[in-house]
Amino acid sequence: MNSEFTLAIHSLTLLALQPDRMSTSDAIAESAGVHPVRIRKVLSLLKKHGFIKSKEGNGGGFIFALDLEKVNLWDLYKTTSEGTLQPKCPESNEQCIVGANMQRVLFAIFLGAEEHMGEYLKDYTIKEVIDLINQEQ
Amino acid sequence: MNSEFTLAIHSLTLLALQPDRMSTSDAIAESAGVHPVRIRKVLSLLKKHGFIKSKEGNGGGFIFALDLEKVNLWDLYKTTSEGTLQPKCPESNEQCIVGANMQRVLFAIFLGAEEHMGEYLKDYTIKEVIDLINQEQ
DNA sequence: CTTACTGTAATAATAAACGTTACAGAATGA
DNA sequence: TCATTCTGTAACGTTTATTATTACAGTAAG
Repeated sequence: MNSEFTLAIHSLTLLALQPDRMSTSDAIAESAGVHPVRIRKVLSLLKKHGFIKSKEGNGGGFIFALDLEKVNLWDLYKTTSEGTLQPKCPESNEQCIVGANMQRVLFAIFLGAEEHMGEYLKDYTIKEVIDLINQEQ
Repeated sequence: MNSEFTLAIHSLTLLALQPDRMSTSDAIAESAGVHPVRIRKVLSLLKKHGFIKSKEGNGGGFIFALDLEKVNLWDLYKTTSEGTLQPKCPESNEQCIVGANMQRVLFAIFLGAEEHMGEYLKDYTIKEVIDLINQEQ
Protein backbone atom coordinates (compact mmCIF):
# COMPACT_ATOMS: atom_id res chain seq x y z
CA MET A 1 0.00 0.00 0.00
CA ASN A 2 1.16 3.45 -0.98
CA SER A 3 2.50 5.27 2.05
CA GLU A 4 1.13 8.58 0.80
CA PHE A 5 -2.23 7.13 1.73
CA THR A 6 -1.23 6.66 5.36
CA LEU A 7 0.43 10.06 5.46
CA ALA A 8 -2.80 11.57 4.22
CA ILE A 9 -4.75 9.80 6.96
CA HIS A 10 -2.22 10.85 9.55
CA SER A 11 -2.20 14.47 8.43
CA LEU A 12 -5.96 14.81 8.23
CA THR A 13 -6.39 13.23 11.63
CA LEU A 14 -4.02 15.75 13.13
CA LEU A 15 -5.75 18.64 11.37
CA ALA A 16 -9.14 17.38 12.53
CA LEU A 17 -7.89 17.60 16.10
CA GLN A 18 -6.80 21.22 15.56
CA PRO A 19 -9.92 22.59 13.89
CA ASP A 20 -9.44 26.23 14.89
CA ARG A 21 -5.83 26.94 14.00
CA MET A 22 -3.35 26.41 11.22
CA SER A 23 -0.86 23.54 11.51
CA THR A 24 2.49 23.77 9.77
CA SER A 25 4.04 21.06 7.64
CA ASP A 26 6.89 20.96 10.15
CA ALA A 27 4.54 20.07 12.99
CA ILE A 28 2.78 17.37 10.97
CA ALA A 29 6.10 15.97 9.76
CA GLU A 30 7.28 15.84 13.36
CA SER A 31 4.25 13.78 14.35
CA ALA A 32 4.42 11.47 11.35
CA GLY A 33 8.18 10.98 11.46
CA VAL A 34 8.86 12.00 7.88
CA HIS A 35 10.35 14.94 6.04
CA PRO A 36 8.28 18.18 5.86
CA VAL A 37 8.69 18.38 2.09
CA ARG A 38 7.01 15.02 1.76
CA ILE A 39 4.13 16.16 3.93
CA ARG A 40 3.73 19.27 1.82
CA LYS A 41 3.60 17.11 -1.29
CA VAL A 42 0.81 14.97 0.14
CA LEU A 43 -1.06 17.98 1.51
CA SER A 44 -0.77 19.64 -1.86
CA LEU A 45 -2.79 16.73 -3.26
CA LEU A 46 -5.34 16.94 -0.46
CA LYS A 47 -5.73 20.65 -1.06
CA LYS A 48 -6.24 20.12 -4.78
CA HIS A 49 -9.13 17.79 -3.91
CA GLY A 50 -10.66 20.23 -1.43
CA PHE A 51 -10.05 18.30 1.80
CA ILE A 52 -7.96 21.08 3.32
CA LYS A 53 -7.11 24.76 2.92
CA SER A 54 -3.68 26.26 3.17
CA LYS A 55 -2.20 29.64 3.76
CA GLU A 56 1.29 30.80 2.93
CA GLY A 57 3.45 33.17 4.92
CA ASN A 58 3.97 33.87 8.57
CA GLY A 59 1.25 32.28 10.71
CA GLY A 60 0.18 30.18 7.75
CA GLY A 61 -0.21 26.42 7.48
CA PHE A 62 -2.95 23.90 6.80
CA ILE A 63 -6.46 23.47 8.11
CA PHE A 64 -9.23 20.94 7.57
CA ALA A 65 -11.87 22.22 5.15
CA LEU A 66 -14.66 19.64 5.39
CA ASP A 67 -16.81 17.82 7.90
CA LEU A 68 -14.67 15.08 9.42
CA GLU A 69 -17.58 12.65 9.26
CA LYS A 70 -17.84 13.18 5.52
CA VAL A 71 -14.26 12.26 4.63
CA ASN A 72 -13.63 8.53 4.45
CA LEU A 73 -10.59 6.40 3.70
CA TRP A 74 -11.82 5.48 0.24
CA ASP A 75 -11.86 9.17 -0.70
CA LEU A 76 -8.27 9.40 0.50
CA TYR A 77 -7.26 6.19 -1.22
CA LYS A 78 -8.61 7.45 -4.53
CA THR A 79 -6.77 10.73 -4.08
CA THR A 80 -3.41 9.31 -3.15
CA SER A 81 -3.19 5.72 -4.34
CA GLU A 82 -5.73 4.78 -6.97
CA GLY A 83 -4.37 2.02 -9.17
CA THR A 84 -1.56 1.01 -6.84
CA LEU A 85 -3.15 -2.35 -6.09
CA GLN A 86 -2.47 -3.21 -9.71
CA PRO A 87 0.66 -5.37 -9.95
CA LYS A 88 3.22 -4.33 -12.50
CA CYS A 89 3.42 -7.35 -14.76
CA PRO A 90 6.47 -7.64 -16.97
CA GLU A 91 5.81 -7.82 -20.69
CA SER A 92 5.06 -11.47 -21.18
CA ASN A 93 5.29 -13.69 -24.21
CA GLU A 94 2.75 -12.84 -26.91
CA GLN A 95 3.34 -16.21 -28.58
CA CYS A 96 1.85 -17.98 -25.60
CA ILE A 97 -1.91 -17.88 -25.03
CA VAL A 98 -1.36 -17.40 -21.31
CA GLY A 99 1.38 -14.82 -21.64
CA ALA A 100 -0.55 -12.93 -24.26
CA ASN A 101 -3.72 -12.55 -22.20
CA MET A 102 -2.78 -12.81 -18.55
CA GLN A 103 -2.02 -9.13 -18.21
CA ARG A 104 -5.50 -8.08 -19.32
CA VAL A 105 -7.20 -10.71 -17.18
CA LEU A 106 -5.26 -9.73 -14.08
CA PHE A 107 -5.89 -6.07 -14.74
CA ALA A 108 -9.63 -6.68 -14.68
CA ILE A 109 -9.43 -8.82 -11.56
CA PHE A 110 -7.36 -6.28 -9.62
CA LEU A 111 -9.63 -3.46 -10.73
CA GLY A 112 -12.48 -5.39 -9.16
CA ALA A 113 -10.41 -6.02 -6.05
CA GLU A 114 -9.77 -2.32 -5.66
CA GLU A 115 -13.45 -1.49 -5.99
CA HIS A 116 -14.29 -4.18 -3.49
CA MET A 117 -11.76 -2.81 -1.03
CA GLY A 118 -13.36 0.58 -1.59
CA GLU A 119 -16.58 -0.68 -0.04
CA TYR A 120 -14.63 -1.58 3.07
CA LEU A 121 -12.70 1.66 3.25
CA LYS A 122 -15.86 3.75 2.89
CA ASP A 123 -16.85 2.59 6.36
CA TYR A 124 -13.97 4.46 7.96
CA THR A 125 -14.29 8.22 8.18
CA ILE A 126 -11.73 10.49 9.83
CA LYS A 127 -14.09 10.63 12.78
CA GLU A 128 -13.88 6.84 13.16
CA VAL A 129 -10.11 6.99 12.95
CA ILE A 130 -10.04 9.57 15.74
CA ASP A 131 -12.34 7.42 17.85
CA LEU A 132 -10.02 4.44 17.33
CA ILE A 133 -7.01 6.54 18.27
CA ASN A 134 -8.74 7.59 21.47
CA GLN A 135 -9.68 3.99 22.28
CA GLU A 136 -6.02 3.05 22.16
CA GLN A 137 -5.29 5.35 25.11
CA MET B 1 0.59 -5.84 -5.02
CA ASN B 2 3.40 -8.35 -4.69
CA SER B 3 4.43 -9.62 -8.11
CA GLU B 4 5.11 -13.11 -6.77
CA PHE B 5 1.34 -13.34 -6.53
CA THR B 6 0.87 -12.73 -10.22
CA LEU B 7 3.75 -15.04 -11.09
CA ALA B 8 2.05 -17.75 -9.04
CA ILE B 9 -1.21 -17.22 -10.91
CA HIS B 10 0.59 -17.22 -14.24
CA SER B 11 2.55 -20.37 -13.45
CA LEU B 12 -0.41 -22.33 -12.14
CA THR B 13 -2.52 -21.32 -15.12
CA LEU B 14 0.14 -22.64 -17.47
CA LEU B 15 0.50 -25.86 -15.49
CA ALA B 16 -3.27 -26.31 -15.46
CA LEU B 17 -3.22 -26.21 -19.25
CA GLN B 18 -0.56 -28.92 -19.35
CA PRO B 19 -2.08 -31.41 -16.92
CA ASP B 20 -0.39 -34.51 -18.30
CA ARG B 21 3.23 -33.49 -18.61
CA MET B 22 5.96 -31.75 -16.69
CA SER B 23 6.71 -28.11 -17.51
CA THR B 24 10.18 -26.71 -16.89
CA SER B 25 10.94 -23.46 -15.11
CA ASP B 26 12.54 -22.27 -18.35
CA ALA B 27 9.31 -22.71 -20.27
CA ILE B 28 7.25 -20.93 -17.61
CA ALA B 29 9.80 -18.13 -17.35
CA GLU B 30 9.63 -17.73 -21.10
CA SER B 31 5.87 -17.29 -20.98
CA ALA B 32 5.90 -14.95 -18.00
CA GLY B 33 8.84 -12.88 -19.22
CA VAL B 34 10.97 -13.23 -16.09
CA HIS B 35 14.07 -15.10 -15.04
CA PRO B 36 13.80 -18.88 -14.50
CA VAL B 37 15.37 -18.65 -11.06
CA ARG B 38 12.60 -16.36 -9.97
CA ILE B 39 10.01 -18.78 -11.24
CA ARG B 40 11.68 -21.63 -9.37
CA LYS B 41 11.58 -19.55 -6.20
CA VAL B 42 7.86 -18.93 -6.56
CA LEU B 43 7.17 -22.55 -7.52
CA SER B 44 9.17 -23.66 -4.52
CA LEU B 45 6.62 -21.87 -2.34
CA LEU B 46 3.71 -23.36 -4.26
CA LYS B 47 5.19 -26.82 -3.86
CA LYS B 48 5.66 -26.30 -0.13
CA HIS B 49 1.95 -25.56 0.09
CA GLY B 50 0.95 -28.56 -1.98
CA PHE B 51 -0.36 -26.82 -5.08
CA ILE B 52 2.15 -28.48 -7.37
CA LYS B 53 4.60 -31.37 -7.53
CA SER B 54 8.09 -31.22 -8.94
CA LYS B 55 10.63 -33.66 -10.21
CA GLU B 56 14.34 -33.11 -10.60
CA GLY B 57 16.58 -34.48 -13.32
CA ASN B 58 16.20 -35.11 -16.99
CA GLY B 59 12.54 -34.94 -18.08
CA GLY B 60 11.65 -33.31 -14.78
CA GLY B 61 9.78 -30.11 -14.08
CA PHE B 62 6.56 -29.03 -12.42
CA ILE B 63 3.00 -30.28 -12.57
CA PHE B 64 -0.28 -29.21 -11.01
CA ALA B 65 -1.20 -31.36 -8.00
CA LEU B 66 -4.77 -30.31 -7.19
CA ASP B 67 -8.15 -29.79 -8.77
CA LEU B 68 -8.01 -26.50 -10.65
CA GLU B 69 -11.49 -25.60 -9.42
CA LYS B 70 -10.32 -25.94 -5.84
CA VAL B 71 -7.44 -23.47 -6.00
CA ASN B 72 -8.50 -19.84 -5.73
CA LEU B 73 -6.64 -16.55 -5.79
CA TRP B 74 -7.03 -16.01 -2.06
CA ASP B 75 -5.14 -19.27 -1.45
CA LEU B 76 -2.38 -17.98 -3.68
CA TYR B 77 -2.42 -14.53 -2.11
CA LYS B 78 -1.98 -16.03 1.33
CA THR B 79 0.86 -18.19 0.10
CA THR B 80 2.81 -15.49 -1.68
CA SER B 81 1.76 -12.10 -0.35
CA GLU B 82 -0.01 -12.19 2.99
CA GLY B 83 0.58 -8.96 4.89
CA THR B 84 1.82 -6.97 1.91
CA LEU B 85 -1.25 -4.74 1.92
CA GLN B 86 0.05 -3.39 5.20
CA PRO B 87 1.82 -0.07 4.63
CA LYS B 88 5.20 0.33 6.22
CA CYS B 89 4.73 3.30 8.49
CA PRO B 90 7.83 5.08 9.69
CA GLU B 91 8.31 5.25 13.46
CA SER B 92 6.20 8.22 14.38
CA ASN B 93 6.35 10.56 17.36
CA GLU B 94 5.39 8.87 20.63
CA GLN B 95 4.91 12.26 22.28
CA CYS B 96 1.96 12.97 20.02
CA ILE B 97 -1.33 11.17 20.61
CA VAL B 98 -1.80 10.70 16.88
CA GLY B 99 1.77 9.63 16.17
CA ALA B 100 1.76 7.28 19.13
CA ASN B 101 -1.37 5.39 18.10
CA MET B 102 -1.80 5.76 14.36
CA GLN B 103 0.37 2.77 13.54
CA ARG B 104 -1.78 0.37 15.60
CA VAL B 105 -5.01 1.81 14.27
CA LEU B 106 -3.88 1.57 10.65
CA PHE B 107 -2.59 -1.95 11.20
CA ALA B 108 -6.04 -3.06 12.35
CA ILE B 109 -7.76 -1.29 9.46
CA PHE B 110 -5.48 -2.80 6.82
CA LEU B 111 -5.79 -6.24 8.38
CA GLY B 112 -9.53 -5.89 7.87
CA ALA B 113 -9.02 -4.66 4.33
CA GLU B 114 -6.95 -7.72 3.51
CA GLU B 115 -9.60 -10.07 4.89
CA HIS B 116 -12.24 -8.21 2.95
CA MET B 117 -10.25 -8.50 -0.24
CA GLY B 118 -9.94 -12.19 0.53
CA GLU B 119 -13.68 -12.61 0.12
CA TYR B 120 -13.38 -11.14 -3.37
CA LEU B 121 -10.37 -13.22 -4.37
CA LYS B 122 -11.99 -16.44 -3.22
CA ASP B 123 -14.42 -16.09 -6.13
CA TYR B 124 -11.66 -16.59 -8.67
CA THR B 125 -10.33 -20.11 -9.08
CA ILE B 126 -7.68 -21.12 -11.58
CA LYS B 127 -10.51 -22.50 -13.68
CA GLU B 128 -12.12 -19.05 -13.82
CA VAL B 129 -8.81 -17.50 -14.78
CA ILE B 130 -8.46 -19.95 -17.64
CA ASP B 131 -12.00 -19.20 -18.78
CA LEU B 132 -11.21 -15.49 -18.77
CA ILE B 133 -8.03 -16.10 -20.74
CA ASN B 134 -9.99 -18.01 -23.35
CA GLN B 135 -12.63 -15.27 -23.56
CA GLU B 136 -9.90 -12.79 -24.47
CA GLN B 137 -9.19 -14.73 -27.63
C1' DC C 1 28.90 -40.52 -17.03
C1' DT C 2 26.69 -36.98 -19.66
C1' DT C 3 22.77 -34.29 -20.10
C1' DA C 4 18.79 -31.82 -18.36
C1' DC C 5 16.57 -30.67 -14.81
C1' DT C 6 15.38 -28.63 -9.59
C1' DG C 7 16.88 -26.10 -5.38
C1' DT C 8 19.04 -22.41 -3.23
C1' DA C 9 22.44 -19.08 -1.89
C1' DA C 10 25.08 -15.16 -3.03
C1' DT C 11 25.86 -11.22 -5.61
C1' DA C 12 25.01 -7.60 -9.11
C1' DA C 13 22.02 -4.47 -11.45
C1' DT C 14 17.97 -1.78 -11.66
C1' DA C 15 14.08 0.66 -10.05
C1' DA C 16 11.30 2.79 -6.54
C1' DA C 17 10.88 5.29 -2.37
C1' DC C 18 12.38 8.69 0.46
C1' DG C 19 15.23 12.49 2.25
C1' DT C 20 17.54 16.76 1.39
C1' DT C 21 18.74 21.04 -0.58
C1' DA C 22 17.48 25.00 -2.94
C1' DC C 23 14.86 28.66 -4.05
C1' DA C 24 10.69 31.39 -5.59
C1' DG C 25 6.52 33.45 -3.84
C1' DA C 26 3.15 34.93 -0.17
C1' DA C 27 1.71 36.83 4.19
C1' DT C 28 2.85 38.97 8.56
C1' DG C 29 4.64 42.16 11.67
C1' DA C 30 8.40 45.20 13.21
C1' DT D 1 10.61 48.60 3.71
C1' DC D 2 12.58 44.46 5.12
C1' DA D 3 13.37 40.44 7.92
C1' DT D 4 10.86 36.35 9.18
C1' DT D 5 8.01 32.42 8.60
C1' DC D 6 5.47 29.96 6.04
C1' DT D 7 3.81 27.16 1.38
C1' DG D 8 4.91 25.21 -3.26
C1' DT D 9 7.94 22.72 -6.28
C1' DA D 10 11.76 21.10 -8.71
C1' DA D 11 16.11 18.91 -8.66
C1' DC D 12 19.24 15.84 -6.84
C1' DG D 13 21.23 12.36 -3.72
C1' DT D 14 20.67 8.38 -0.77
C1' DT D 15 18.67 4.37 0.77
C1' DT D 16 15.91 0.39 0.27
C1' DA D 17 13.38 -3.01 -2.37
C1' DT D 18 12.96 -5.64 -6.38
C1' DT D 19 14.69 -8.27 -9.96
C1' DA D 20 18.26 -10.52 -12.73
C1' DT D 21 22.31 -13.17 -12.89
C1' DT D 22 25.84 -16.31 -11.63
C1' DA D 23 27.24 -20.32 -9.45
C1' DC D 24 26.98 -24.71 -7.96
C1' DA D 25 25.20 -28.89 -5.41
C1' DG D 26 21.91 -32.60 -5.95
C1' DT D 27 18.78 -35.75 -8.67
C1' DA D 28 17.02 -38.53 -12.29
C1' DA D 29 17.16 -40.50 -17.06
C1' DG D 30 19.22 -42.58 -20.80
